[in-house]
Parts: sequence; C-alpha cells; structure tokens
Amino acid sequence: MKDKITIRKIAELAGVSSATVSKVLNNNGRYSEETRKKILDIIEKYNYQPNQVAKSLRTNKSKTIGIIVPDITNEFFAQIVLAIEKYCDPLGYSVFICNTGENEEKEIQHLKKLEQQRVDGLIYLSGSDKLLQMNTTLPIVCIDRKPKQKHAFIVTSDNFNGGYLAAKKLIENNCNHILIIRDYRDNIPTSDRVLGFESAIKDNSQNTISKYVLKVEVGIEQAKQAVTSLIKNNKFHFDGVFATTDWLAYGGMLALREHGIRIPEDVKIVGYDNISIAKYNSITSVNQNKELLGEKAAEILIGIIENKTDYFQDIVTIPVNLVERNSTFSIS
Amino acid sequence: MKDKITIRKIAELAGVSSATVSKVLNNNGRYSEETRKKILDIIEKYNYQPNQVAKSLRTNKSKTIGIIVPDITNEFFAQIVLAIEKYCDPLGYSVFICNTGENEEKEIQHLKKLEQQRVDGLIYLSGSDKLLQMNTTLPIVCIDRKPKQKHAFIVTSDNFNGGYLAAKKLIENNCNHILIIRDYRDNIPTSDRVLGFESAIKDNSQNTISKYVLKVEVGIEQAKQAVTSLIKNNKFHFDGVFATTDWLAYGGMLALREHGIRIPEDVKIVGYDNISIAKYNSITSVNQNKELLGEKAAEILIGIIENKTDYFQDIVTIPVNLVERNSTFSIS
DNA sequence: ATGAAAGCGCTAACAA
DNA sequence: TTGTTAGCGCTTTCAT
Repeated sequence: MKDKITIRKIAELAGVSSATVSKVLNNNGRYSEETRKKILDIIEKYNYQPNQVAKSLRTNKSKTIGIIVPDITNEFFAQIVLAIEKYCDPLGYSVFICNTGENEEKEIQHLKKLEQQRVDGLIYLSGSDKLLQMNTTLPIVCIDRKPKQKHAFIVTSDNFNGGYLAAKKLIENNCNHILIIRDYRDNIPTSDRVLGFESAIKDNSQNTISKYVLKVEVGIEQAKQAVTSLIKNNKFHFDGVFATTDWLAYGGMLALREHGIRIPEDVKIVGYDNISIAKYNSITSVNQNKELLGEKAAEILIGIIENKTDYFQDIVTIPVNLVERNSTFSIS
Repeated sequence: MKDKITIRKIAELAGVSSATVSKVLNNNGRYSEETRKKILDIIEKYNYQPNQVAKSLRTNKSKTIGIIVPDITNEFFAQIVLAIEKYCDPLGYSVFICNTGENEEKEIQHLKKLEQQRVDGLIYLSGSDKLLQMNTTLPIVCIDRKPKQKHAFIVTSDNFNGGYLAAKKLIENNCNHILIIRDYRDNIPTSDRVLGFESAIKDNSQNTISKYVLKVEVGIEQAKQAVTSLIKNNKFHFDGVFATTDWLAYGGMLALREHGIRIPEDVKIVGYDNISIAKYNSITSVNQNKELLGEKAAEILIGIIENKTDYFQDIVTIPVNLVERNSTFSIS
C-alpha cells in the first residue's frame, strides 16, 4: 500500500472540491460537463486509483466476498470457484479464497478473518455443520450442503436425480447385481444420490435387482482396496457398479482391472461428478453443472448483498445429466 | 458489512479510552494487567471483531495479497495457489484470487482492481509480458515467468534440469530417435526445458541421437492430432517422446495407442509437471515442486512487504525430480 | 453546479 | 499508565 494520489489532490489540480470529484467518479449529484471533462483528464493523466479501502470504510461496503472451500486443488471445487469469480468480477467484486482442508477449526478462523476484512458476503463450498451453525450477520450461500438448522440460501445439484439416472443406465444395460461404492460419511449429497439410485431400482425393476452398499473413505486407494478385498474374499459377484464420486469409481475400476474383470464386458460402471478422471478413463458419469452451481450461488449472493431482488427461493436445484462413456457400453 | 461493535463502544464499556483498547489489541504501548483483563473480557463478551478496513486505511497495510493466475482449474496452478494461501493464512494475510484465462486485458483489469483494493503485494502466476511490464509500485513475485525487462522477484522451477533429466532417462533406455512435443509459444520455461533436453543429448551421446521438434497448441487434442498426423504421413519413426507438459504427453500417448504403437515397448514417453493425468496414466514425468514454488513465492513476497529481510535473491530456483512410471520401463 | 464539513473505525504521537 | 487528538481517503448531507 504505497502512497497514491488522492481525491483531494485531483480536486486541487482541477481547481474544484473533493466533493465534486467524488460526484464525477460515481456519476451522482450534479456537475457541469466542463468540470467532468477536466476532472477526468486529470484522473487519466495522473493515473488516479480510487482507494477502495477508504471507500469501504465510508460506505460500509467492501466489494469483496469470501469463498470457504475444502481444497481448491480438487477439480470439482476449482471449477465452481472459477465460475463464482467469473460472475463477480464484472460486477466489481473481488473474491477471497480460503482453503480449510475440511478442518472445522480452520473454517471458523477463516470466517472470523473474513468478517474482519468486512466482506460483503460468503459462499460456503461444502462447509461443515459447525461452520454452518456459527452465527454471523453476513449473507451466506451454501453450495453442496444443506444446513440442518439454520436458515440459509442453498444452491445444490439434483443429487437424487443423479442417482436415479445412474441406476437407470445400469438397469438398461441389464445389470442385476449392483455394487454401490459410497462415501462412508452421512452427508446429504451422498445420501441423496443413493436414495435416488434406490428409487430407480424400485421404479424400473420387478425386484430382480440386488444391491450391496460399500462404505469407504473418499479416495482412489481406499475404493480400490475395498473392492479388492471383496474380490479376494470371493464376494464380488456384481455386474454393475455405482460410485458416488468419480474417484471411487476409478479406484473400483483399478481393482477390477487388476483381477482381470473386464469393463464394460463383465461389469458396467457409473461414477459421479464428471471430472477429468472420468473423462480420461472413459467412465460414464453423472455430470454436475459446476459452472451453473458457482454462477447461481454468486448471483444469489450478490442479489442479497445489493438487495436488488425481493425474493429468492431458499433452495435452487441445478439439474444433472448423464455422460455416457465406455464403461457402460453394451457389447451386443 | 453490517454494523458491528466498535473499538469505541468497547472503550466505553470498559471505562477507558479507545486508545487504550487499541493498545491492548495490538500489544503495544503500556497498560496495566488489570485493564487488559477487563478489556479482553468485554471483547470476548461482545464478540468484538476489529474492523480491518479501518485499520488498513489508517496503517496503510491491508493484510491482503492478490494472485493473478490464468486458470485455477488447472491443477498445476491450483496446487501453487493452495500453497500460497497456506503460507499466508497463519501470517494474517488474506488472498484475492483472479483468473485471467490468459487474456491480457483481463490481467490488466485485475491488476487495477487489486491496486484499488490496496493489496500489499502481488503474485503473478504465469503472467503475460504485457502484465509484467505494467508499472506499479506494488511488490511483485513472479512464478514461472521471467520478466524480460523489468526488475522483479522470481521463483522458478529448474526447467533446464528438468529437460536434462528427461533426456537422460530416454537415453538410458536406448532411445535414439526422439520426438519433442512442445508448446508452440516461445516462453522461457518451455524453451529452457527443451534447451536442457538438447544439452543432455549432447552430453550423453556420440551424436547418434536424432530429434524432431513438434510445436503444438497446449491441449490434449492438439497433441493427439499432431502425432496422429505424423503417423498417418508415415513420419513417425521414433522410439522416444518428450513432451513439455503432461497434457501433451497424454495426447501423444493416445495417438500412439490408437495406432497400435505400444508403450513402453515400442516408444518411451516422458512428460512434464507430474500432475495427476501423468499419475493415472503411468506416464513418467518431471515433477515440479508446486508446494515449494508457492510457498517460496509467498515467503519472499511477505518478506518484502514487511521488509523483514534485507536481501533476497532475485531468482529462486526450485529443484525438480523425475518420477518414473510405466511409460519408460525397460522390458529386458 | 459546487463546496464545506462531518465522520466511517482505527492508530499513533504527544500530553498528562 | 492512560487519554486527547488528528487524520488515513472517501462520501454525503446541507449550504451556497
């Protein structure tokens, strides 16, 4: 924060008052075309940069928002963050990024820091319950998590339908014994995916379909090991696999491959998220519209901040779609 | 930016002056243990959150930095950004993230916006020459780009050695006809990698090694097509491939596979960056230490900002290492 | 159409 | 040890 030229200096140079300069800068109040020209010239000439910090203090609006996210390195989150920033930038908002590593303490610390920076609003990407229950006066939009108690604005993917679509695809491909690999934790998005999946089984079959749920920690290796263990114990007699993330799908696929089980000939696989690991490995996946998730969240947040909108749904649900790849192709 | 309790209110409640409260908050100046306790109690009780905006205005330090990056969605950049944020957070700095999509105009706009937010410093990840040549009084650290003219602090990976290591590995594996797939643009990191590669050829062979450079746009598809085209025109008689990014390596690999050319039996491949696409596809790759790149950049920047350091090298070079995978295994 | 003046919340001399 | 005061750069009434 080096010394920059101030509005007062500009005023002096233009032979007017700082109030007038301010008016010109913000196109409000009255001033003659002549003075406007003069002031703008000087501003140009001296490359004047308005001090947003002073402006923030005065107006009580910082033109910043904060994003609290587990890990920007996760492609899914990165895409959402990108979309948020893309939406905010043209509107003059700058965005703070805060990684938490899913650590609740860190989430809270970040929240406090952002409050002290007087951000105008927050977006929680997959925040913990503890974070969601903190009380703050800031407007908040949650993506991918539903706060159990508190009222908050929520943007979420249609997880139920995602699970439904996945099941439908497997059923269409004549899978009868299905393995579900899921995050062991009981979060709503995961559960909804599984519920949707089960619902499709009910709707589309005559109870001929069996399913087995494998709970694992989210990680390629963990999924791989869990599936390997099934195979080794002779418990793998499935012809379809649904995984609640692409990582889990990939991990499962690795285990199958290593044991000579062919995909899609012997087993069909559907993953979730449609991130690049699915793409590069030809895994059919339920696509989450990350751009829209981020964009909507930002749109709602800024809508609240500038209360340009009288009403917003509490929950906005973003549709999903199935992206078909090799892992579910029928060899007929 | 809702109304919060101020330092003055705290002072009133504690029956002291705001100056005293400020001193307690910042542990400077003198005050009795008694008043300290009293003030801290009240702060706790009312959950007082110091207004960083006011503080910034007064002290001319915003405790924020900005990162200008092409695309946070790119895993390589994301890892660096994560490392930067991790370093900055405990030191009380918040970080603004700005994506540019490699658009020079957007870079400049972001620079201006960050200047207006009065960030204390900037980190450029792979910024364009135009951006690097903008004049600003802010301390700047560049990663992965060397400004041609201006003086600036630079953190860079040892690209030359990276290329060198890649070549050595291929030569060790008896590759004699090597295809180099590189970014068509003439940026320094890419060029250094190629220079290092060529240097290793000189050092390690008796001029028995031929090389052919294929310039492509950075993208999986582009690399794939370029290599496919070589194959179709019967111009592919290589036994080794070096690509200046993992994406290009992967694209090349896809083309080879499609035409029945086996890896590593017929052709060995070495990529660059060691991002997950290399991992998932068993491509040997030159690893860039993204954590250290980010951490060092942040360390230097904050060092400058707080001028705790009297001297910093202008250029800090981070070592690389080769991660060996299937794509270069010898079948002997 | 323009300006004077107050004040946003904080810190840092300087006084007491 | 504590308080008084000025002022960071801006916006916003209210005069003129």
